Amino acid sequence: MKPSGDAKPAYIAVATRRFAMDGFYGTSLSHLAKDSGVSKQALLHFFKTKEALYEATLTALAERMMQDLIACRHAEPAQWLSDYFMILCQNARADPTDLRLVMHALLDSDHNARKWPLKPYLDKLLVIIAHTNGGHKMSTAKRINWLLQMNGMINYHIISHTAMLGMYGEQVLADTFNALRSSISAQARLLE
Amino acid sequence: MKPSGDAKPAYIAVATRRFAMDGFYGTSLSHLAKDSGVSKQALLHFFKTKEALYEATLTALAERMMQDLIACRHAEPAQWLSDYFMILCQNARADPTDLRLVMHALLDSDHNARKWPLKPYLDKLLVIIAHTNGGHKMSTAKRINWLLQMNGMINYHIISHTAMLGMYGEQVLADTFNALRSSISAQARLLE
DNA sequence: ATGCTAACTTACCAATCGGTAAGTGGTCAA
DNA sequence: TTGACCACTTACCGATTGGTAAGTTAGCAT
Repeated sequence: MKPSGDAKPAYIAVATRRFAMDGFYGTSLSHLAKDSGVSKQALLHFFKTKEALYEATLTALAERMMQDLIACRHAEPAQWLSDYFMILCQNARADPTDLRLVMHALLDSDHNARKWPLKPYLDKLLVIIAHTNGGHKMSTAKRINWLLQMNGMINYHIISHTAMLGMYGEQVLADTFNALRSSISAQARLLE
Repeated sequence: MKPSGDAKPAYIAVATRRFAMDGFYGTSLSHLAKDSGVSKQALLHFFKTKEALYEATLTALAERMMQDLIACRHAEPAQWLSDYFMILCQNARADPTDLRLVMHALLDSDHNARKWPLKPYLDKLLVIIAHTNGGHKMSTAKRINWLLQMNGMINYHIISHTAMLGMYGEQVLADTFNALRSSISAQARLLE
């Protein structure tokens, strides 16, 4: 057809949703092709293997997260982080796709020696943490711990949402989400 | 051969490790059979389907976690929780299998309407929280939030360990683990 | 008009998937 | 001794997997 503009981003978008839902092994090229409305070989034309497609989605994920972080830049680094994680939390609740993909990738990373595309994003976060009043006197390990704690509570909250919903009902879960926002604020306040 | 004692627990133990590593879709019956040293149909003799075997591993997981919780019972509920999560954290670092399985199960729970076997365990934890000085004046939502926060930071820490190790090296990661233990203590202190 | 290339498609492949059917051999109660 | 039963095994199944090979079609520079 056209030798023109890439259809790649569209394929990656479809793959992102599928990989986020079902993980790498739970997703097949045929499913991705059907979702994209093309034949399986169309995908293999752009991405040589399923693995390559997966890596492309992770790279795109990393870029997206970095952009989101930059987007809410703030002169005060502690405020920047507070704003960012609050927004991340809101977005993830509306659409948990990205955080699910992160979790799947983390679980995969054991038997997969692939380089981790999220490193620049994490490094950027660590630099911002280091520029806060509370963070500049922390050791690197403590900064990482702060980050893992913040990410951990948000991601775990989002990922377990479906299960918790089934167990404790809609009303309680809505309140729990509000409590999470308070906790995010509290965690951010540690850096002031 | 013998109509004697069950080989089931051994099969479940093997399945636990595999499912924890590779998830439901990443694990095949043939792999499980090879790991167990029997034919694939030996497994299907005890568990009618792969799904049934998976559910059996999740049930066993739930029982194990409940037992671990009961095992470190303490008169003071806040101390009980503090001890429990500290031990959980230590164990998970030595062998992340169980927490990985929990994460996989959580990620699966979206398109899987199966009943959640960990509910009794979570309920038990919530009751203990409710008996602490700090917890008894909390709403249910806040207790759940406390729990998700505690579980979240531990699980996320453990699951991301491999990736973080690759990014930031062994030395920093050891210190980060110490920082995690401090954070667990701090989180537990909120209930005193 | 022609040839090159990008973006596909149809056809096909061996390997593996979860699962069924039909034994096989040992143990034990009668 | 027999026959029921349990814990398997070998043999096999159709469906699906990731991937290859060989076209086909459309646009574009020459």
